[in-house]
Amino acid sequence: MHSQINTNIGRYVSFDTNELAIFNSLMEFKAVPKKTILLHEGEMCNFEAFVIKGCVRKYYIDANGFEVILQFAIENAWISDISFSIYEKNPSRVYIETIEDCEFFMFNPETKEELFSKAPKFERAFRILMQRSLAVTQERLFNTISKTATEKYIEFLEHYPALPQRVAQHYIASYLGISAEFLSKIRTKMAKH
Amino acid sequence: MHSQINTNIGRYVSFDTNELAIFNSLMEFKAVPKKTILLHEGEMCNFEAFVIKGCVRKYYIDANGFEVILQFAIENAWISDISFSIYEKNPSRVYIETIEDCEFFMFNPETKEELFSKAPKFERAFRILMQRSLAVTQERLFNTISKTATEKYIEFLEHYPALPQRVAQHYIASYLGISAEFLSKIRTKMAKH
DNA sequence: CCAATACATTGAACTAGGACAAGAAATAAA
DNA sequence: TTTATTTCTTGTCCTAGTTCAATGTATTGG
Repeated sequence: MHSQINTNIGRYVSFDTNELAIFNSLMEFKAVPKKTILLHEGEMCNFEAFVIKGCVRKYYIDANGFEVILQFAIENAWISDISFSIYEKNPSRVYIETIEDCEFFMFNPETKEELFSKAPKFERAFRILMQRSLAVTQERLFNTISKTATEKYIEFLEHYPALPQRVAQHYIASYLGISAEFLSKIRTKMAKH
Repeated sequence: MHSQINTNIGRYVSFDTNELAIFNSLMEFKAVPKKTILLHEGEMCNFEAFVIKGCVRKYYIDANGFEVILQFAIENAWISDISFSIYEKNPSRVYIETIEDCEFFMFNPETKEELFSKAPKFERAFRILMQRSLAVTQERLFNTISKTATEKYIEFLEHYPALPQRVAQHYIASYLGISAEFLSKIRTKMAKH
């Protein structure tokens, strides 16, 4: 049951069975149906969720009412708005919503603190997770600025080969920062190579 | 001498005098003249630098040879390419270069490890720094995708009011992801409000 | 099973911003 | 100071991507 998440958390820092037992005892399992909004704009994000199964999106709504998807999270990824909410004590500006029926392991601020106090090595593991998120976001920023829409889409396909079969195309367009119509045109052009 | 950085590191986690003494003893002070490249693409980034004085930029070079500035760091900010280099053990894809004569306090991977082993609470402080960087980068990604060039420039002025006096205008354009010429046109338009 | 809704495609007209070029200002260097 | 180099501005033309609208195609749900 815990093997997926234990592999994930142990990827950059190794833990003994005792530490993993503490970790596993503090997480909460949660099954959530699709199209459930886990975090609304204006709320505090009080969870950090590991996706066991399913697909989630995190998005803003911009000044013109358009959704801009910041992140997709599928199996074995973490999703939260920790960067804004938990430590800054600001209400979040993003939504987090399930796209498919999902299963999660979740931490809340209290269980996470308890984890750190009982097994401080996890502090390091979460720091490294944070670094990885930063690296991914920075890469994404670079692509957004310096690649054409077609290049972005090709890069997306390489990075998330399974997603086009799982999520609506206009979500992908929103993630890439282009209009749904233009993505459609890119795809037809690519099809007749 | 250490008050700037001690205020910075103690902003989200408080440290006692002993812990700060360890911290201060492990950093290396470094003065660097302007236009010095601290990190070249393809190298490993082996430092984390706190800017005491001066201004630094971090940038990629894209497929067409254009520089894209990812970050400016001025007084009291941290700069590194930690996200890619240190833990991922990959060579960096970015350059880090001083724009003005600079003074830094620097950690390298060894002194940072020594810090964490002598005073583990710093692990948490660095995790929170990382979260803040992630928050800033995410905000920047959102702006890049969903604001017009003019809006981005106004937002930039609010966020970094002192920078236009300190760095070349085409650097700001590069940071905003627009051409230098277009930024110039935006500015003339704004001048005749 | 049909109706309703959400999703995808295509085309035509439009626009924000880019590329290029050439000159003006400012900084630096000598 | 004079010259050289870098930076900034302005204009013209051009294109990647948007917007809007119409049509078609899947999904969903009652």
